[in-house]
Amino acid sequence: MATRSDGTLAERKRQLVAEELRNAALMLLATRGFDAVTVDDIVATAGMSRRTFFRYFASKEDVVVRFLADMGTDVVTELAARPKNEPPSVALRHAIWRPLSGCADQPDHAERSRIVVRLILDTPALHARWLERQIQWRSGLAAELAARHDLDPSTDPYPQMAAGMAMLALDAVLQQWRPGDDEHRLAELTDRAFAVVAPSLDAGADQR
Amino acid sequence: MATRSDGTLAERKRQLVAEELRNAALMLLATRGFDAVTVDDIVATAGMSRRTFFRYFASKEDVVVRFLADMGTDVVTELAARPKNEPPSVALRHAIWRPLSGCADQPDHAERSRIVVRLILDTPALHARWLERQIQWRSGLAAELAARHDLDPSTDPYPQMAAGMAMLALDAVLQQWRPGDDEHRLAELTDRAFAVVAPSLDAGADQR
DNA sequence: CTCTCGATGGCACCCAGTGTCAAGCAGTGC
DNA sequence: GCACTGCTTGACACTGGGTGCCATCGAGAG
Repeated sequence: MATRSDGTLAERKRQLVAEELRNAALMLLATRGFDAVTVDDIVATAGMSRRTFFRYFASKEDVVVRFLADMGTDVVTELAARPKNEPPSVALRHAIWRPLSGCADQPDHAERSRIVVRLILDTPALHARWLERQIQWRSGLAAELAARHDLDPSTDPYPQMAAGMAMLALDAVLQQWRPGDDEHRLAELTDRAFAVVAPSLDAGADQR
Repeated sequence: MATRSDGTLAERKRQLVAEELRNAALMLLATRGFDAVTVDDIVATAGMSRRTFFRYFASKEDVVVRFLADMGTDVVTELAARPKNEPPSVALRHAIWRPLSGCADQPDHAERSRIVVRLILDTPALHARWLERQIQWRSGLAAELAARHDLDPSTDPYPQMAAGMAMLALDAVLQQWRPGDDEHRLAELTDRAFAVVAPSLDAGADQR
């Protein structure tokens, strides 16, 4: 198996190349905007060929959106790990918090994340991709919720909608994320967002 | 002004061309799938030039998503027209119902709409566009809600999230739309979806 | 030393989308 | 009938994203 994350030398070299590409891309995109940067620009500053770029990233959008993918699985596994008797609003709050805490752990890492989030939210093409990802997370969360509360997701709208409400909360937090906000501030925003959807989250799970 | 919907002869001719293009596109897309159809295919069956296609539609996706645009404004104006003392869950339910009733008025029109909805929901690229549209509607609804309840949308997450919950309900309805469902059935699905989010919708508006 | 395997670069190609220009074809005034 | 105007159309060239294919290079394995 040469597919382990800390595996062979070749594997580490691959990751190094990917990171180089990603850094060049994010730097250019954040300063010039999405449409004003071509893939040729990116590979030029990274010192590689156009073809290589597309071996590492499926599309220009993919560079930006990629690191969101793993966050999604984190969210779902976190929900699965929460105690079964926890009300949905609390369990989902913890699940959604997972990627947020990951963003905000180190101050410089946080600022970089915030810039990427801004880029995504302000660029229609990226925003669309982000929403697509969200849909996948939502399905994962919905399946987990349905299992938790023993509901049939094909007839009961609750699981999908509850998962969607959690995503709305996440969106609200990201939207309100201001420069310099520390982890405590993010937690506060998260609490406020979940306070809005909690009534439906918890009422919907009980009366079924 | 030559921009009225039933205006000049030239205007009607334009609409005729657009409809021809749209019909050809929808027929091909629905049968072969989105990626398997090129713009050249579409213009070939419609008997026009490639360039003409892009004069009527901004992109291949646009053909499918276009007719959703007007629905958005309908939703917002409907919400604005609802009595001010109506609870948010009721007002929003009526707003969201607007495009749904439009889809389901004539049986054949309904079936055509349903197929397009399926196409959108099953094609990632189209789904992303659809979500982008939704974001715009959501902003419109949020602004209207903020005005209704005298809230500050820049600090209070309620308006955006309430609008988002209405969209979740719409999504849930479309997702569950089965072949042959009549208007009554759609109304039932809508009621069930709104029953899930109503607690948060109405609680959030009061306690502020 | 050679053989293999993975990574790379270069090239041709497809397709979406845009700018530009030369028609075609109303309607309008002379 | 004729010229002028405005709108629509088609043709062509061009940019840019994305893919398939093949030649090459370097790192081990035998």
